[in-house]
Amino acid sequence: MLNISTSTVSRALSDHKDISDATKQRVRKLADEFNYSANVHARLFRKQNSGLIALVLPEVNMFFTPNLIKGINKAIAASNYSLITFLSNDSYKKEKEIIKQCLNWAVEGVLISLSKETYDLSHLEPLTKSQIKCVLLDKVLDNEHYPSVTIDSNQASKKAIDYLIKKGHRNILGIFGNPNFSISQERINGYKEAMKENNIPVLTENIICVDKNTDLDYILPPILNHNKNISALFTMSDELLAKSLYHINALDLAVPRDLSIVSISDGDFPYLTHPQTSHIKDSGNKMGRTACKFLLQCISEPSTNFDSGLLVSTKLVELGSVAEHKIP
Amino acid sequence: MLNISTSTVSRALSDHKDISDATKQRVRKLADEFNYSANVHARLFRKQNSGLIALVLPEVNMFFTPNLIKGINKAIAASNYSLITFLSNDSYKKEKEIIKQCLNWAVEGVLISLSKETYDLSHLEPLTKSQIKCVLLDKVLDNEHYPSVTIDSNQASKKAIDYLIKKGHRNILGIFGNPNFSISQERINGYKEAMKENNIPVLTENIICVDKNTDLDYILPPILNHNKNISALFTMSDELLAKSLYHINALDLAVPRDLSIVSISDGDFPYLTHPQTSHIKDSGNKMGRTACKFLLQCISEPSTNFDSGLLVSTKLVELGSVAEHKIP
DNA sequence: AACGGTACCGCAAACGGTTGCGGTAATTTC
DNA sequence: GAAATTACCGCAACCGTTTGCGGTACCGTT
Repeated sequence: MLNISTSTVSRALSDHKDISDATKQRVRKLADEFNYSANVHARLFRKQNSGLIALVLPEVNMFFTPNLIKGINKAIAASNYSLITFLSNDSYKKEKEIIKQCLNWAVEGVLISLSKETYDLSHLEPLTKSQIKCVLLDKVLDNEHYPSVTIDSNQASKKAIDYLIKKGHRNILGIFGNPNFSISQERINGYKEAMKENNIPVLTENIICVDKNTDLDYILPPILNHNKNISALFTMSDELLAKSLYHINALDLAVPRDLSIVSISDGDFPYLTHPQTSHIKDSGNKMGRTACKFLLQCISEPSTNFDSGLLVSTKLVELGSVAEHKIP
Repeated sequence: MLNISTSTVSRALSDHKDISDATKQRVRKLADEFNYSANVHARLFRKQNSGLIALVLPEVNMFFTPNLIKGINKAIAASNYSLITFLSNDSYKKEKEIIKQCLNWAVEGVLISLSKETYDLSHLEPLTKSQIKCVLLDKVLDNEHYPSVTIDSNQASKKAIDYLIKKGHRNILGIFGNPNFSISQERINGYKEAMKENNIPVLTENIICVDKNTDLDYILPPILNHNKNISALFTMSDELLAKSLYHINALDLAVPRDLSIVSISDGDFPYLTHPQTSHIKDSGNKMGRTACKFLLQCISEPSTNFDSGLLVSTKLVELGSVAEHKIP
């Protein structure tokens, strides 16, 4: 219609310097008018890239995932990429298949939170081979090849326990997830370190680990009933906090009168409890944004230092679930 | 390597009948070995489709969205499509831009939950023009052109109120969201209808609507303090339930002794409260799956009846938040 | 022996952009 | 005024698959 070649149109739309401003104007006007935009697949096919970032999640839980997704989306929205999402349902097999799909889509980067069943990262090698950047986040594994973004679990735990100790608590029940996961291990270590640094003996019976949070249904009530020395509770996640609070209420214990409680939390749920729960805020939002930004940087500047992990810092939010404990 | 043409390889991998089983075997074996799979963009470019379904959400909340995403992913995983996700942040402008991106990606279908600012659907027309199927879900608008999948809000409300009435309650405080949204309106209507059918006068002061759930902070406590006739609460969503329970606890009222409560809920949160909250379960999971399946069907069989809306049914889950009310 | 049928496979065009290179006209340089 | 430079644009190859069509080899039939 404009009596110019397709090459000129292509160049005009991509603002190539060889094309005169006059021609660019005419092309753009007509393109707008006819609502024309280049066929994405033809372009990506030709240019051999996809404009896609893959997000691989093991699950979607109500406490953490929403904010994680928000954070990632914020970073994505500020870029030229789009987000393609996969769920592994905590299955290693599925995760492996998803990696294959990522290659198929020629995604340019992968954000992955590992499944429970994943104990090594060999299935990610095809990505490396194809020069696809990959960043681990949240559920990660120690490794040499992939950078990871997590919260500083050790520090977070320590902060929580330190805070309780400062409030006079010495007999603190710690509730953790499956100790096979590094995330639990680090939080347990943080607990222990804080106790030791304050010269408080670490009682093994005060550290309980559960695989599923429903395990608390039969573990927690007996402990709270019989061990009257416990003055404070520390839970390493929102899920555990919710379950614990349920049993505390069921036993007619009052927070913080009978029991103080501090949790590591993403920051939404603690405001829904009564009293609101003091917590160490670990922002899934921030983590998602950080990880995604980092990934995008790795893609645009391949020289980016790719071997160290990033730690998302946390901070104490004081609400109403902790009382001063007077040593009897 | 196999001394056969690319056409044969292509046909072998797609199980074309012209290819002998022997050849198919050899091709597949080698493909597996070399981890080969056809370049997606070349294929989609050639076949002129994208294999993509777009999901457009206004927000990611902790109560509903996770299950919605799960449900959608279940349907997607069972198909040959992949999911590309966009967040509108409840902005009409952003939503419009996203539609443009969908066209760019040549998605084959769109699942959209509308933003708060969206009052008409004209911005979806480009999709229709490009023959792209679009299904509204959850946050929808009455219209002629697009099918919608929602829960049967009216019914759900009715079930809840019916249940409370059956338990002897007559003075029921209903807590609803912004009445401008059809979802709130329908639930209010359900409330009213149930009352009327049971010959109970509808008191306008017993229907409260809030724009943001933090509005309850100053609205709810005075009501609960002064109107001692109220024996039961009905909340139309998990968010409102959470806020309400917070204030109930803050006022030292006991559920269900002092106050019974029923909510419309996605089914996770009610188990975290103490006592666990009886609710009308509206499954975001089911809704997502239903909507996605329906969309996929519309795509594969364009003859599918495209004008009626689908209603996802709900069911009563009796837990511990409702007590028999003896009429004084 | 000639023919029709079937089973299997290759040739080459097409999908819609992008881009290196080469060409032309206009402008500047000496 | 000739040469060199610049500004602008078109030609054609190429990206990796898919697919219509045509071809060959082998079989059974008459």
